[in-house]
Amino acid sequence: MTTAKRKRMPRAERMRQMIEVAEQVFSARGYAAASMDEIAELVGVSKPMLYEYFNSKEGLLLACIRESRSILREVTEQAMVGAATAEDALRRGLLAFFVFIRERREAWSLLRHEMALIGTPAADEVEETRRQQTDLIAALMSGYFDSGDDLRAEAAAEFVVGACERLAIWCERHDEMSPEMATEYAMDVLWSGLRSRAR
Amino acid sequence: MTTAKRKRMPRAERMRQMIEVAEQVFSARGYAAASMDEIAELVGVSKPMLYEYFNSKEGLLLACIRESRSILREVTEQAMVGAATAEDALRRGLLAFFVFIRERREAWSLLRHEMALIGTPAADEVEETRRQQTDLIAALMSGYFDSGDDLRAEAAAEFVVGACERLAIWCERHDEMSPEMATEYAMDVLWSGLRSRAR
DNA sequence: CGTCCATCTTACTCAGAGTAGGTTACTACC
DNA sequence: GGTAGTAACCTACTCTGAGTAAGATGGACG
Repeated sequence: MTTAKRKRMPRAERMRQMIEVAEQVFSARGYAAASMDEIAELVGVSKPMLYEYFNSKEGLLLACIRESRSILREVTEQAMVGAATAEDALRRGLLAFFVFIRERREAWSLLRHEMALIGTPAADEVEETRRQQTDLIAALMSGYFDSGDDLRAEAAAEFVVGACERLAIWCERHDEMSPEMATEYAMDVLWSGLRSRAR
Repeated sequence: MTTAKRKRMPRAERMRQMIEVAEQVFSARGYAAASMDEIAELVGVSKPMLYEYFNSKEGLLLACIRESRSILREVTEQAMVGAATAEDALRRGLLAFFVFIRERREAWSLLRHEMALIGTPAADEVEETRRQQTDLIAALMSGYFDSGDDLRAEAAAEFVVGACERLAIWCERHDEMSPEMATEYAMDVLWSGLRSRAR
């Protein structure tokens, strides 16, 4: 349907095609409600092919998540190079993130939703994505901040990642929020703290 | 097995028993891997009974989530009454939360993990829990803070909830973290901002 | 124009969600 | 005590969708 019956395509290409379709189906229906049969049909291939390439439904999900994650990493790292101050680096990173979630909705949807598989590799995979972002921020902090307490720095990084993740989800419900505004809101609380706004 | 074969118990009691068992099984195996047959057997009852009471697997999960949520709400609301300042209210609320996640591991595990069901009622239910906490904080803010911008206040509340959720998960990996320390770390960033720690 | 192998298919098994319809134990009232 | 009514319960099924065994097919290269 989607693609004509151009059969017999090389492994790498078919694989990317499968990931692309799967990303859409997973993010549209959700992992549980998505069926391998449907994905196979949309790709224009039979089900065992999916298993040939990804071993299991979860394997396919994993591939999608990894794909999205590597894009997110690249985008945020790129954004932060060349920042002079900690504040600037943080701001650039946040902006890149909020742009990412707006531009690549399906990818973000996967990263955000599919953590339901506690105890399975996929859960670890989603956590791994957060760790990636956390490490970035932790590195940023240790570069620019008083190091003093490593544990506290790590906690602060987690804190930032969690806060932004939630803010991003909130933004989905508010179309009027641009990535720039989101960044500014986040920087405001993060950098100055709530005290500055208390009566 | 668990309970002797004390058959024929009244509706309400059986229901609470089912929720209790289900909470454990869901949090141990994860929603997907948990089977209704297993839960039924542990309860000491046949599968159709579960459906009689909860209609579906997801309905059972929902009941568990609602249960946990109402406890969380009660605990945090109780903690915040009688606080004099915004800072104090925030601190008390945070502490109550971090105590909750330590004391009621299964309940927290459900609230934290089972959001994988995008498009299903259960996803809304987990979001509803966050909204509950968000509303609490938003109310707190509007009481104590410069109101100015409602949107910004709402965003800040989301931000706080997300940050604490993530910090809580991080605490699971760090046994040395007490609820008191977690609260202090959170308050530090939230209240004073990162600027205060920059070199 | 055959041989080799990667790509692909048909046609299954099997676990687990959900259900139809019947059965049993407790209660209440004669 | 007996018996009508009903809430709690069970056996034995269907059906969807993940995962697989075994074989078919197209094309590159001699």
